[in-house]
Amino acid sequence: MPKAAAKSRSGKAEKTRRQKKDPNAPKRGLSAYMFFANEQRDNVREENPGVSFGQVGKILGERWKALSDKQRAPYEAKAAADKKRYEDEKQAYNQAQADAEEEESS
DNA sequence: ACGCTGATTGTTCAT
DNA sequence: ATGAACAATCAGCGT
Repeated sequence: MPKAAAKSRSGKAEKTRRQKKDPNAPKRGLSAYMFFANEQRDNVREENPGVSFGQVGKILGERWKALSDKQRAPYEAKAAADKKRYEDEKQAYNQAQADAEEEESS
Protein backbone atom coordinates (compact mmCIF):
# COMPACT_ATOMS: atom_id res chain seq x y z
CA MET A 1 0.00 0.00 0.00
CA PRO A 2 1.47 3.31 -1.00
CA LYS A 3 -0.04 5.28 1.82
CA ALA A 4 -3.16 5.41 3.86
CA ALA A 5 -5.60 8.26 3.94
CA ALA A 6 -5.97 8.78 7.66
CA LYS A 7 -9.01 10.95 7.28
CA SER A 8 -12.59 10.47 6.21
CA ARG A 9 -12.49 12.70 3.17
CA SER A 10 -13.12 15.95 4.99
CA GLY A 11 -16.16 14.21 6.51
CA LYS A 12 -18.79 16.43 5.01
CA ALA A 13 -21.86 14.92 3.43
CA GLU A 14 -23.01 18.29 2.25
CA LYS A 15 -23.79 18.35 -1.44
CA THR A 16 -22.61 19.70 -4.77
CA ARG A 17 -21.49 22.87 -3.05
CA ARG A 18 -19.04 24.53 -5.39
CA GLN A 19 -18.90 28.05 -6.79
CA LYS A 20 -15.25 28.91 -6.72
CA LYS A 21 -13.89 32.34 -6.09
CA ASP A 22 -11.24 32.25 -8.77
CA PRO A 23 -11.63 34.08 -12.06
CA ASN A 24 -11.08 31.13 -14.39
CA ALA A 25 -11.33 28.21 -11.98
CA PRO A 26 -9.31 25.39 -13.57
CA LYS A 27 -11.89 22.73 -12.72
CA ARG A 28 -9.87 19.61 -11.96
CA GLY A 29 -10.23 16.57 -14.12
CA LEU A 30 -12.88 13.93 -13.71
CA SER A 31 -12.37 10.95 -11.44
CA ALA A 32 -12.12 7.23 -12.18
CA TYR A 33 -15.69 6.81 -10.98
CA MET A 34 -16.88 9.25 -13.62
CA PHE A 35 -15.46 7.12 -16.41
CA PHE A 36 -16.50 3.91 -14.75
CA ALA A 37 -20.04 5.18 -14.37
CA ASN A 38 -20.01 6.25 -18.00
CA GLU A 39 -19.49 2.66 -19.08
CA GLN A 40 -21.32 0.84 -16.32
CA ARG A 41 -24.28 3.16 -16.20
CA ASP A 42 -25.93 1.36 -19.10
CA ASN A 43 -24.64 -2.01 -17.95
CA VAL A 44 -25.86 -1.63 -14.40
CA ARG A 45 -29.21 -0.33 -15.52
CA GLU A 46 -29.39 -3.27 -17.88
CA GLU A 47 -28.92 -5.77 -15.10
CA ASN A 48 -31.05 -3.76 -12.70
CA PRO A 49 -34.11 -2.64 -14.71
CA GLY A 50 -36.56 -0.52 -12.81
CA VAL A 51 -34.05 0.52 -10.14
CA SER A 52 -34.27 4.20 -9.31
CA PHE A 53 -31.21 6.37 -9.03
CA GLY A 54 -31.13 5.52 -5.33
CA GLN A 55 -30.44 1.87 -6.11
CA VAL A 56 -28.44 2.35 -9.28
CA GLY A 57 -26.24 4.88 -7.56
CA LYS A 58 -25.51 2.54 -4.67
CA ILE A 59 -25.16 -0.53 -6.88
CA LEU A 60 -22.89 1.43 -9.16
CA GLY A 61 -20.62 2.25 -6.27
CA GLU A 62 -20.67 -1.30 -4.98
CA ARG A 63 -19.77 -2.73 -8.39
CA TRP A 64 -17.08 -0.09 -8.77
CA LYS A 65 -15.18 -1.52 -5.83
CA ALA A 66 -16.29 -5.01 -6.82
CA LEU A 67 -13.94 -4.68 -9.77
CA SER A 68 -10.34 -5.73 -9.41
CA ASP A 69 -7.67 -3.08 -9.18
CA LYS A 70 -6.74 -3.87 -12.75
CA GLN A 71 -10.38 -3.61 -13.72
CA ARG A 72 -10.55 -0.05 -12.45
CA ALA A 73 -7.19 0.50 -14.05
CA PRO A 74 -8.78 1.58 -17.38
CA TYR A 75 -10.98 4.01 -15.51
CA GLU A 76 -8.11 5.24 -13.41
CA ALA A 77 -6.15 5.60 -16.61
CA LYS A 78 -8.90 7.82 -17.94
CA ALA A 79 -8.96 9.73 -14.72
CA ALA A 80 -5.23 10.24 -15.05
CA ALA A 81 -5.65 11.33 -18.65
CA ASP A 82 -8.41 13.66 -17.59
CA LYS A 83 -6.23 15.02 -14.84
CA LYS A 84 -3.69 15.84 -17.51
CA ARG A 85 -6.39 17.76 -19.28
CA TYR A 86 -6.98 19.62 -16.06
CA GLU A 87 -3.29 20.25 -15.77
CA ASP A 88 -3.56 22.25 -18.95
CA GLU A 89 -6.27 24.54 -17.68
CA LYS A 90 -4.61 24.78 -14.30
CA GLN A 91 -1.46 25.84 -16.06
CA ALA A 92 -3.26 28.37 -18.20
CA TYR A 93 -4.98 29.51 -15.06
CA ASN A 94 -1.67 30.05 -13.32
CA GLN A 95 -0.29 31.79 -16.35
CA ALA A 96 -3.39 33.89 -16.75
CA GLN A 97 -3.03 34.86 -13.15
CA ALA A 98 0.57 35.88 -13.62
CA ASP A 99 -0.49 37.79 -16.68
CA ALA A 100 -3.27 39.51 -14.79
CA GLU A 101 -0.81 40.35 -12.11
CA GLU A 102 1.48 41.85 -14.63
CA GLU A 103 -1.34 43.89 -16.01
CA GLU A 104 -2.31 44.87 -12.53
CA SER A 105 1.23 45.97 -11.93
CA SER A 106 1.09 48.00 -15.04
C1' DA B 1 8.22 20.33 6.01
C1' DC B 2 3.62 18.65 6.75
C1' DG B 3 -1.25 17.96 6.44
C1' DC B 4 -5.92 19.37 5.55
C1' DT B 5 -9.75 21.25 3.19
C1' DG B 6 -12.25 22.59 -0.35
C1' DA B 7 -13.63 22.55 -4.89
C1' DT B 8 -14.80 19.60 -8.80
C1' DT B 9 -16.58 15.70 -11.98
C1' DG B 10 -20.31 12.58 -13.97
C1' DT B 11 -24.35 9.06 -13.61
C1' DT B 12 -29.22 8.36 -12.70
C1' DC B 13 -33.97 10.03 -11.10
C1' DA B 14 -37.34 13.33 -9.86
C1' DT B 15 -39.11 17.94 -9.24
C1' DA C 1 -31.36 23.27 -14.01
C1' DT C 2 -30.22 21.21 -9.71
C1' DG C 3 -29.90 18.43 -6.07
C1' DA C 4 -28.54 14.10 -3.79
C1' DA C 5 -25.89 9.16 -2.90
C1' DC C 6 -21.87 6.99 -5.17
C1' DA C 7 -16.51 7.45 -5.46
C1' DA C 8 -12.12 9.63 -6.62
C1' DT C 9 -8.97 13.52 -6.75
C1' DC C 10 -5.52 16.18 -5.82
C1' DA C 11 -3.87 20.85 -6.13
C1' DG C 12 -3.38 24.87 -3.49
C1' DC C 13 -3.03 26.94 1.04
C1' DG C 14 -2.09 27.42 5.79
C1' DT C 15 0.50 26.39 10.09
